[in-house]
Amino acid sequence: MGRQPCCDKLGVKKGPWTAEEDKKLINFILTNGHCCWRALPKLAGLRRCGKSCRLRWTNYLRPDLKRGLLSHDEEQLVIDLHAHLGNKWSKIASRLPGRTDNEIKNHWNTHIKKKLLKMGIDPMTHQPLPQEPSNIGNSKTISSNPADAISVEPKTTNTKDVEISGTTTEEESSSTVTDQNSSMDSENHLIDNIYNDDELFSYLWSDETTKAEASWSDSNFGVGGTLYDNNISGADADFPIWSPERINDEKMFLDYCQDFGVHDFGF
DNA sequence: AACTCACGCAACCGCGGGACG
DNA sequence: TCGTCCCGCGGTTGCGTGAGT
Repeated sequence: MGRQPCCDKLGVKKGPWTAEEDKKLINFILTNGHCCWRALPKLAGLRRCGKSCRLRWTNYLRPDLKRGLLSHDEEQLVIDLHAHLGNKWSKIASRLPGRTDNEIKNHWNTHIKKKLLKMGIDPMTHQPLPQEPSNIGNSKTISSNPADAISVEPKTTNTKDVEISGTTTEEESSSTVTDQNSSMDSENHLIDNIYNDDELFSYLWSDETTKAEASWSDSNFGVGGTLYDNNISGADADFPIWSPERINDEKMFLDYCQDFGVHDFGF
């Protein structure tokens, strides 16, 4: 018996996606939605497994993704959420609109983990490392470089015991989004960092503007009737639903894009 | 210029869980 | 209740790239 493989290995392409494949995937999802990932590659004319398509879409092609490095505020939020949730990257990602679990996971492993270790904080427990007792404190900001400074709330509860509801708690609000000015700065910083392979994306989305508009105003659109019906992984819980009603004119759509930090998609 | 090494990120893999018949 | 299918998650891998020598 055993589990059926997600796709027959023969004839299924692996490895990096080409611009052509991206375009096919975008094209298909914009016109049909993603009714069934397993069937999608065949229908879209892709020699990929459905899983690979889903990953590519959710981690890279989704138009609501923010691009570029995580801002200081976002990083801080990730640390706070990780202290509460542990390695529940998808849950953490759901609190950061436009960010994917994969992106956050990578950022954690490559940047934040190191920063915390450097600061004498155990990245897993969020407690001071035993060999550096001088670091013990309730809340601290330690860094030789002010720009890198991260305040850390020592974790007092077991991650397994804490279940956070869909709404942002008071504690989180106060510990993460400290002031509007810093948010604005980070937003500007974000815009600066956002995504520099503009050419590729404007190519990928070049034909999609008109198609997308047609699709969004088309009752025939997708299974759920919306581009993001209810099945976008990660950030879906906190996201408003994209629907033809909401995005039936260009201005609204652009506003919408901006709300999610999509500043350059060739639209 | 050529080589090595370290780093960061995209993509893959395997498993768990929910939905459904 | 059980088996199957599919989706999504978390851990891991491997490749591209830039820095250092």
